[in-house]
Amino acid sequence: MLDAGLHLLADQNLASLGVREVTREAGLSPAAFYRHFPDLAALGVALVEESLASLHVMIRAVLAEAGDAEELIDRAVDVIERHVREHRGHVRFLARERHGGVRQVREAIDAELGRFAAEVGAALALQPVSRGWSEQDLRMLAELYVDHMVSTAAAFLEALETDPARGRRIAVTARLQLRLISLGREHWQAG
Amino acid sequence: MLDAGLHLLADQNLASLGVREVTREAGLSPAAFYRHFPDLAALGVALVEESLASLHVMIRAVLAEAGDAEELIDRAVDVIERHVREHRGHVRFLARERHGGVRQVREAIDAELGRFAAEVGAALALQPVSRGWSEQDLRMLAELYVDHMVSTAAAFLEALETDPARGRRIAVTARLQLRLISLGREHWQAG
DNA sequence: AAGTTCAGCAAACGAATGTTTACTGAATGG
DNA sequence: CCATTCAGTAAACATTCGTTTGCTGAACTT
Repeated sequence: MLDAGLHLLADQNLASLGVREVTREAGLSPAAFYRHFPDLAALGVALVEESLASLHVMIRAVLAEAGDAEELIDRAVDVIERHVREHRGHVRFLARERHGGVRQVREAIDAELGRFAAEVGAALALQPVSRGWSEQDLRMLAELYVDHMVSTAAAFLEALETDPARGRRIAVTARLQLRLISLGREHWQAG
Repeated sequence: MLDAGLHLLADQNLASLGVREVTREAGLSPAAFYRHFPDLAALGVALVEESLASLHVMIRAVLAEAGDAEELIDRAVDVIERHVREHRGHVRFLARERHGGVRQVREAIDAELGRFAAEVGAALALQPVSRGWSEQDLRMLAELYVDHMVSTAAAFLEALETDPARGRRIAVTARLQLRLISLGREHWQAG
């Protein structure tokens, strides 16, 4: 039933989804829905958890890698691109509902994204480049990275669904932007 | 009628909006809707134009200012914050429908955002810091700025609607991030 | 083996929906 | 001053919707 919902949300958003629509797609009777969820919002929250779980393993994969800055950037962008391709539905759902019409879902996404930022910040603190950085500075950098990742993923998705050839340009742009941010890090409080 | 739609879209998204709902809010009969728009998607596109017009004057205001990097950053963040406060509905609409369920609207927003990036890029080219930058580098920087502006605006909005006191922290974070990007610019191809 | 939970069904309810049709004044322009 | 456009109306159409109710069979527990 989650799969049915996700499939329908490819061309719709959660607020416009219907109970009957979901059950029809899942091949069940309308009443069957209420055996599993009280609301459609509840189904949305369940989808958030599913989607963010896959995203979480992706982030950990990026953070776990080692190498110089240039290598890290290349791998990060590759991982994002691959993740979008392999979990297209999840990514689309997150992008669509992050600012969507259902408060519960919005808050669930934002809370989890905040936790991701905290995790990224902790990882950044371990890198030698971050010596002497305040807690606040680390946090703002982590948020910048997370926001950039989200933007990039959304751009990959849009490219995938309209003109797949444009994915290349997005990857190039994302790498350049990360390089620029990397440069800013190196000269922070030193320029 | 546009106002009625925008008002309803505060707690909903375009795909779940109904013709009758809009006309009811506007105090008109259902049939009156079709005198002005063929679709709800058409109403959405009209709202996109309205929303982006106000955003456009904001961007031009930021670009027209002069001063050192620090002053520019402070004013840019202030202008964004004020714009969100004064055009809350428009900003919410753009954030919500940028990845929403109506293709026409999505494409209209992305196209216009692309034009903004081009404009920002042209303005960046005039700054002394950008001497020797390639066209591609300017474009990626402009897109980074636009994306950052969008993220910041969305964050301001969410703060405004939940915990207004958090707006402060968002402003501080945004300024720090812009300073870091600024540092990256100064050392581009020179580090 | 008996009882209980579980996941499903069909049917029914009123309510709301999108859209079309024919009609009505008011403004506008030649 | 007459014709035409314009923005609006009420009424009606078949559809679709969310949700509740009572029922059924399978699976699990003890």
